[in-house]
Order: sequence, then structure tokens, then C-alpha cells
Amino acid sequence: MSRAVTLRDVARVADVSAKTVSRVVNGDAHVTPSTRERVQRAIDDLGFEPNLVARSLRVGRADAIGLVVESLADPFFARLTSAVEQAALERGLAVMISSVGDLPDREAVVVRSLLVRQVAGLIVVPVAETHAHLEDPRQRTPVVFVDRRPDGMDGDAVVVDDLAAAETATRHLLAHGHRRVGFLGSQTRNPTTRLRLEGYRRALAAHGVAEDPALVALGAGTAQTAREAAEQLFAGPQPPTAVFASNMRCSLGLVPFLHSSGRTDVAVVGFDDFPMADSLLPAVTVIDHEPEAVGRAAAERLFRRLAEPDVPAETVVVPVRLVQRGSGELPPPAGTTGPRGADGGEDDPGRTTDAPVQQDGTREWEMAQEGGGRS
Amino acid sequence: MSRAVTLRDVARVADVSAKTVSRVVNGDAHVTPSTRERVQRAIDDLGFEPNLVARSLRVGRADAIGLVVESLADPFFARLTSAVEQAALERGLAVMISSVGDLPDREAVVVRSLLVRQVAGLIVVPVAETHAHLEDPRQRTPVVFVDRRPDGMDGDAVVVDDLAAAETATRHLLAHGHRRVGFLGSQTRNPTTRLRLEGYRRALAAHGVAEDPALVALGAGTAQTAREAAEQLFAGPQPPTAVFASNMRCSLGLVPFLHSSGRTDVAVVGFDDFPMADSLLPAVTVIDHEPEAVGRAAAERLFRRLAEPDVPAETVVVPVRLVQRGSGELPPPAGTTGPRGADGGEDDPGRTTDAPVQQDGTREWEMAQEGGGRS
DNA sequence: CTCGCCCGTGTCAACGATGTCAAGGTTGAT
DNA sequence: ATCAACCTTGACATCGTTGACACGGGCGAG
Repeated sequence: MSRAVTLRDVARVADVSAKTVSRVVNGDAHVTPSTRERVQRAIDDLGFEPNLVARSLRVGRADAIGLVVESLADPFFARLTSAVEQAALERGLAVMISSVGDLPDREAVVVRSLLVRQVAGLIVVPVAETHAHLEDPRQRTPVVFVDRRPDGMDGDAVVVDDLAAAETATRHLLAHGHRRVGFLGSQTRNPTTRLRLEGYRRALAAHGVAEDPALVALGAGTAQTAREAAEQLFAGPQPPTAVFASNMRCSLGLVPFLHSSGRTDVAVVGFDDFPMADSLLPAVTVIDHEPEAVGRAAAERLFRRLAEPDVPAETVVVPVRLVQRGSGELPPPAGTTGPRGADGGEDDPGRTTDAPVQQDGTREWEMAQEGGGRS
Repeated sequence: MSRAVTLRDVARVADVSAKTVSRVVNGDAHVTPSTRERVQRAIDDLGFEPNLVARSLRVGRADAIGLVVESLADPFFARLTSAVEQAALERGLAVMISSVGDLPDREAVVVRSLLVRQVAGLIVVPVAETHAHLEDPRQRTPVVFVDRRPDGMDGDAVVVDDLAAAETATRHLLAHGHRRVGFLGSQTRNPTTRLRLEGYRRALAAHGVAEDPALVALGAGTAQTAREAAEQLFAGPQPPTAVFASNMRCSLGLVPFLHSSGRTDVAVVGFDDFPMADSLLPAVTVIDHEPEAVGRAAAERLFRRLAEPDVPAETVVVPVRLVQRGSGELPPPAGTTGPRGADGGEDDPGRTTDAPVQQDGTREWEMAQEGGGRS
């Protein structure tokens, strides 16, 4: 259990000052090659590794970023996390990760726990109802919001156009003749859910369909509770003939329920693609957005801000697309349909791009200046 | 952009020394109530938050643990990570995470990057071929291996009995009459894959079935490459009638391939449960082990070691069970079967527990002293 | 040749917290 | 009353690194 090797140890062996060793370690150009070589040899001989905690204290910032997500068990956030971690590693930054779970109040706690560790920046999936706990720290630590933006806060964000995407999904079902379209979501205090619910409502309104409160099931925070919410949705006297599952966990609860109860005739569109979606019968139609793309965009945005603290805030809108696989194109059972035929003419065949611009596969994203495009 | 509030600032306001503030912050009992109250008020007034980086430097350890997994995009590791993070949060520890991806050499890099940040301990899913890069640091930083144990290393570990589980899975297929059973796995330098392949071989041998190299497909590191490997498996003149997918990514590649090519008559047993497995037709039979249980057990083990560095190393074996859902019980097509009937008498009906002991739902795990149970 | 500049290197202090030790005060036992 | 033991509190050094600054020497410009 010998003490770790420090700069001073190296300095003694190389017969220079600690400062010079520091210069070599940090690749400072102002070191004579011969000195550099001597120091380097001492470093190698002793197996010196710089203590990043000490460095962090000295420079006032840890070389780590914090990531706060809703749930790591959700494959969407897991893949997002993976992309962030990847991008951070390329820049030599560590990633401290925290998940909030379904206790929104914990967001403030985990954010604080990251801030006291002096993270250089934060990427946050906002979950809490208010974000006052972020206002103050943002003066010192840049924050990039991802997946959604908290109410009334400006700043950098990487989002999808939830409202438009949800409206598209719902219109898709309506266009296939459904009039009793269910909505499955988590909490309305979750801004994402609220926006998606609003999109759902707009689609209904556009089609002149009155909203039936019995068709809106909320409280689906996990696959388990989503399943229960779905059960209730179908327990009523007039169950839906189609359902919009407004996030991956909802799909993961809804779809197994429909399968296990033999209701695979119900049309489904899910928000977020999920594993196996295209191997089910029918395969599940989804609104897809790549979590890796979202994660990477958020990380890049944060890095840019760390490099240039004073550039104006940007909102990156990640495109989504409707992937038609079958479940979303099921017709309603005879007798429940409205005036339109089952083959609604609203959608393009095949894969339809509903987002403002199509991703081109590189890292070019549509960028919108602050405030653009949100309602 | 005002400077952060420090101990000294609080000390000045409360008219005490910095040391006393430190005592209050750390709950030291030797402070007069009146002083404590005065200091506390100053802390609240100023909004003081201790700088954990400074504390870490002083005490020589960061209050964070490192977690190194193979891939966060794999839901198994994502859920494991979630459990570790949860357990760490309860103890006020941060979690720094790194994934290795499919470049085993990166393991040493990411481990190093965590060590220089002075993590108090590491939880590592071993991926690299050698773990010499861990030998030395382990003197200072405890390491718990999880999911598998690297060759020839002792120390704390939380594992599943890969060999026995894979043998069980393969026997299950053989018992249902299959004689051409395929194996889908990643790399044989991955100890997990090697053990599972060995289990597969033992099952074949036990049933007197000769191994056919054409039925062993390796190199499936991602769902995509797994799909390609599966395609090759079925491209040969004598394709398998059953396949053992030796990890989740393999299942995630194999199953969609079988579905999209209309080969849902092929029997499948997967290692690791995956989302939607029970909603597919046929539902997928799997060897299930709870990633949350594995993660939590690893975290608990690490915490115990941090508290008592000198207790002997322990290996925690997490139980697995075979979950029969249909795909693993499919009979071989007529004409390919051996002497046994389709309804092999080897397995119990319903859910079978193959691990040494059944988990009882609490945190009691079967503990094995070092060296027990591995071959 | 001299002045000034830059280059290589070193000295010193500081980042913000805490361990060590000691001072002064109080309490209790004799 | 006296002394020991204890309690509260503070001064100081220190964790390992880096920023600010200084110093001496070489070199180019005038």
C-alpha cells in the first residue's frame, strides 16, 4: 500500500522542479527537448499518473460532465447515455451519471450532487416540475437540456418536436379510420408528455373528433404501470380501437398487454423505436428518433459551450420520422369506423419523414436560434 | 459569475474558524449547540455547498465509484448500471461510467481514466483479454468483477454460472429432440462467451451429439453483426433446427432475422431476457438473470469491501432460471429428429430453477468462498 | 556593444477542505 | 482548593497540482 507517485517524486528523480514536470505532462511547448526527455523517462520509470482530483481543485473545475436522465432502464436513455459517454471519452472527460426515477423531486438532489463535484457542465433530461434549482448554478456551470426543455427556460437544448410528432402519430391513426384513439402517457407534469398529449389533442381536433377523457390514460411511469394503465383503458365500455403510446415505456407495457390478451387487432403507434418492434406480429409502427444522435448532439453542444461560454444559446431540433410497420396501419373493426375508408390518403407510403429536415447521416443538424419553433 | 462560497466565507460570517464550520458540515459531535446553530445559519444564508473535489484531494479518495461495462446500449448492462447507480446514490457516492465497446484494448484505457480520478472503488465487467492493467491498481483501489471473472484472477466477483446455465439451455433444446443445435456468440476471448460455449459443448457431449463447427457462429458483438452471423448460420447446406443465442445482443440479432426470413419454426433459447421476448410469436425462451440483482449485489460487495478492506474475497453467484415461453420448446421438423420424441423428459414443466439456490426476493444471495464453484 | 526580448526553468502561493495538535475553559473528583 | 480529564475551538500544515511571476542567459536589432 505504498503512496502514489506524485509530481514531486518525478521532479526529484529527473532533477527538475515540479513545475517543469507539470509542463511536460501537459504538453507545454516551452520545454527543451532534452529536459522533456529526461522528465519523460522519470515519469515512465516511476509509473507516474497525474492526480486529476488535485488538478481539478487547482483549476476549479473537474474534467467531468454530469448527465441526468429519467431512467437508465429505458433503452432510449441508455443509448443516449452511451452516446454521451462516447463523445466525452473522445475529449478525455469523465461522465458522472444519475437517474431521477419517478420521483421528480429527486432531480434537484442529483443535480446538486453533481454540482458539488464541480462538473464542468451538465446534460439534463428535465423531469422535475420546476427548475429553480438550476437557475443559480447555471451561472457557473453550463447546462444543456436534452429531449425536452423545461417550461419557460431558455438556454441550450436538444429536443424533438414533440408536439408535431405526436400530432403526426395521432393523425396517422385517424387517417386509417380510427375514431376512438387512446393516449397512453406518464405524468402531465412531465413536459414531454404534456406536449405529446397536446399534439394528440390537436390531431383529434383537426379531424373533428371529440376528446373522450376515458381514452386518455396517464400515470404510466414504468412498463409495469403502463401495462396497468393500458388494462384500464380497455376495461371501459367503449375501448379504443387504436392507441398512441407516448413513450417507450408505454409501448413496453402496452404491447405485451395487447398480445397477452389477444387484442393484436388494436392499432398502435409508439413514440420511440424499441427492440423487437419489427419482429412482432403485427410489427409496431413508431415515431423514431435516434437516441445516439440526440446524445451526441447534446454532448457536442455542451463542449462547444464550454469552449465558448458566450455564444448565444441554441436549440438543436433532432428530426423524427414515422416508421410504418403494420400496427399503425391496422383498420378499425367494422362498425366503429367513421366516414373515411380504412386507407386514409394522408400519409405517404413507406417511411415518412415528418420532421422539418431529414437527417443526412452525418452530424449536420437543423439548428434553430433560441426561441424558434416552440409554442 | 461570482466566486463560489467557501468554508472560510462561512467562517467569517459565523465568526468562527474554518475548522469549526468543517465540523458542523460533517456532523462532528464536538460542537456546542449554539455554535452549531450560528454556523448553520451562516451556511444557509450564504448557500454554502462544500466542494467535494477539495475534500477528495484532502482525504485522498474521491467519493465516487467507477463502473466499466461492455456496452450501455445493451439493456442488460443498462439495467445493471441503473442498479449500481441507485445503490451508490443511497450512500452518497457518485458513479463514473465508461463503456468499453468492442475494442477490448480500451478497457485498460478507461480503467486508467477512472483511477486517475481517484475513484474509491471499481466495478468492472471484464472484457479485455488480459487484466494485468488491474493487478497493480488493485493494491490501492478495490475492484469487484461482475458478470464474469477474468481468467486466473481472484478477488471479489458477482457472477452467474455461465457454464451450467449454457449447458442447461442447450440440453433443453436437445431434450426437445433437436440434433442440429446452433451456437451464436461474440468472441471466444470473451470469457463469458468461452464458458457458455463450453457449456454448450458439454451438453452436446452428454447427449452424444458430435459438434459441427458449421453450427458455431462467433463474432456477434452487436445486434447487427449478430444478425449477419445468424444469416451465415442458416446459409449452409445443413442449417440448425435450434439455436442457443449466448447473450442478449445475439438474441436481438437472431430473432428479427428469423422473423424476417419466415423461419419462426426454428427453436431458440436466449441468454438474458429481453424486452418483448414474451410478446413475440413464438415467445422466446430465455435464461434469465436479473441485471438489477447483479448490479446491486456488486455494489453492495464493493461497499462492504470499502468498509472492511481486509475481509476475504467473496464470489457471489446470482441464480439464473430457464423461462420457457415457447420458442425453446418447438420440436424439430419431421425427419431431422433423433430417437427421442419431441417432449423430452428432462425438464420440469413451467419455470425451472437451474441455479444452486433460488433467489428469495430479498437481498440474500448464495455466497461462495473464493474459488468455489468454478471449473 | 548594448539594450530589450524571449526562452527555459524555478519559486511561491493558492485551490478548499481536513487531520493534528494545542490552548483555554469547564467540570468533577479528591 | 487543586488537579486531572475533558470539551470546545482554533492555528497551522497539508493533500497534488498549476497560475503568476521572477530570474538568468542567449540572441537579434540598432
